[in-house]
Amino acid sequence: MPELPEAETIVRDLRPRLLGRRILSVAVRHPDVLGRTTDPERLHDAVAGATLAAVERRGKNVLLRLAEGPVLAFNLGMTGRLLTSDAPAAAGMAHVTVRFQLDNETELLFDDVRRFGRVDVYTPGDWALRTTELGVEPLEDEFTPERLHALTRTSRSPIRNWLLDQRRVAGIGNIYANEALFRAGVRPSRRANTLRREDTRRLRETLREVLAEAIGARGTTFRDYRDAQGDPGGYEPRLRVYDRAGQPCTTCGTAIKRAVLSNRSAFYCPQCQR
DNA sequence: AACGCGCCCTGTCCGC
DNA sequence: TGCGGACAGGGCGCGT
Repeated sequence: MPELPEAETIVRDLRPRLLGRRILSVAVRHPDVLGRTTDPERLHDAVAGATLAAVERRGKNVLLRLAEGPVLAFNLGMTGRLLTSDAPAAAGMAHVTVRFQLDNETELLFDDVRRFGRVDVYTPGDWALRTTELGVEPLEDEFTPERLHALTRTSRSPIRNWLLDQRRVAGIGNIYANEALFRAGVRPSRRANTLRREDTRRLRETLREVLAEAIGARGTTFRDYRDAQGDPGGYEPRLRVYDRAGQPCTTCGTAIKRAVLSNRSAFYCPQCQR
């Protein structure tokens, strides 16, 4: 997806457009994007007539809180897009899976070519439960150096894989995991429990730095990501390692390497990252 | 019980 | 030009 910075960008874009609006109805074109606990009828019953009271982010999830209680949670998977129909680009969305009719003649569109994305409806209680399954928010104060270090103690996974596990830290995906590891000087294959206190301290810093910079640039468009206006993000030119195999390291000039960890690409500078 | 793997799905790109 | 294979911001369920 859409990782944390992309979800955050979408949330900020959607908030002024959605707050206070009422959902009139929901049309589901591809039921396979609905979570296992819901179906088109249940979704419609839960949200039709409801007022949008808050637009928030949790990890990589975009949350729409309804005044009547239910929480709509969107996970965009790899190719999911969430935009309003008044965006000029909305007309070009060829894979709309779910559309929400609003009370101002516009629609909220959930478009997803690969349909790895999901939309779930939760009761407040169920959402409270679900959110405890997600890890710490990396940009919040609670993400302290001590916390990250303690979390890494018990895992022998390569740190790149470790960072992708949403139950530990929420919102990191493959792009920003690789970028933060580069800046911290840590190899993606390094076992989590071998990181020294100094390594986790730096990694916490670089994670926050990279995520904040990417939010500032409105996210990374590697291929498919679009914001709520349908526009690409601006962070791609600033990537230092991701998808740069064979190209020179921006720090030392050594060729960036690609490795495969758990069937997913990892990129690193063999000179700068130990 | 933590971890890795295969799979879900469509589109694009690259080499032959 | 056509075709097969590899690969893609994610996450779930399974077996070990």
